Amino acid sequence: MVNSRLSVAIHVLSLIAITSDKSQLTSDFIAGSVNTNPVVIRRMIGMLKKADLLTSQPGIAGYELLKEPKDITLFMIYEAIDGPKQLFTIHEEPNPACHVGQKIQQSLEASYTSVWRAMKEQLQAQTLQDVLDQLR
Amino acid sequence: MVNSRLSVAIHVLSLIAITSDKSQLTSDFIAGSVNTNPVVIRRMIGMLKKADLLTSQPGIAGYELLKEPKDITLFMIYEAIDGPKQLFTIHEEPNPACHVGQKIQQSLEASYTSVWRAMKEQLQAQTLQDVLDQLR
DNA sequence: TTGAGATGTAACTATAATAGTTACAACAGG
DNA sequence: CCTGTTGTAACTATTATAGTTACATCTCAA
Repeated sequence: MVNSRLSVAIHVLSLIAITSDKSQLTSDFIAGSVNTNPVVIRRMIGMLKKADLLTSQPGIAGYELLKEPKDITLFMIYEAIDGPKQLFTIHEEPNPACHVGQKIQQSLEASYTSVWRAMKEQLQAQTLQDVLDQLR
Repeated sequence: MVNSRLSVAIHVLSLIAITSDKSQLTSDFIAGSVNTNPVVIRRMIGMLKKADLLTSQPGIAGYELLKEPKDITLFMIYEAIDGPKQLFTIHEEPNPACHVGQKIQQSLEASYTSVWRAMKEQLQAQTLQDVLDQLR
């Protein structure tokens, strides 16, 4: 099983998108909705800020999206939260004296590339707006 | 990053597939090619046996595939080694009193399903034979 | 029939990733 | 100045993975 950062990030962005009274959006309030610690939220928001997905100011409650929900793909969020850049790890240093060990890494690389591409395409095909539509 | 069990499993199965002298295939020999501990190999082979991908006998060196490489998809191997059944974890117990918290889980479920399906299709589209062809 | 070499498996350890938590500096605004 | 907030560093707890040790059990040949 993989981490839940993507899920939390989508949750946070959804909350910001549908909340009109931005001053209501403290890290404490968001943490209450996600059911986690406010610092976990602030840490994650730091990553989303670095990716230019939202903005905030020290000392002032409230966050604002920097893009329209329809222009934020799930893959953009995935990259923002520093999701793994491959789905499967390839074991290190197989024996080069062995016919299989010698070439297995590049063979696996080729096989995994198409899987990664398919996964990426699906994440790019969905936007935050799609998630918001599903919330109704 | 995710575990390397799939890579190791494919390595092991490839080795068994291309080795004609089966008595050469001890867990020690395989571990030497993969560059890991023999017990790691035996543990993994136990999983592959449970999935009816190969056979072996206590005390006797050697493993044999139970299916043709062209009939073993990478997804079959993925399932054999007990790969995660979803790509992304959904955080537990979001606040039901919150409009987003209340529905986010099923919304994420829907979004993630298509990603999982795409990944699965790619793993099903490739077989051990494809990997063997790439090794040449 | 015994000893060497193999598999099967349980149990323990080491390491790394993730999430949760504590603490505190810095800032805003009444 | 005081309260409430963001931003961040540092520590802890938990979990997954891989590596390791140990040993029961089996096969086969000397």
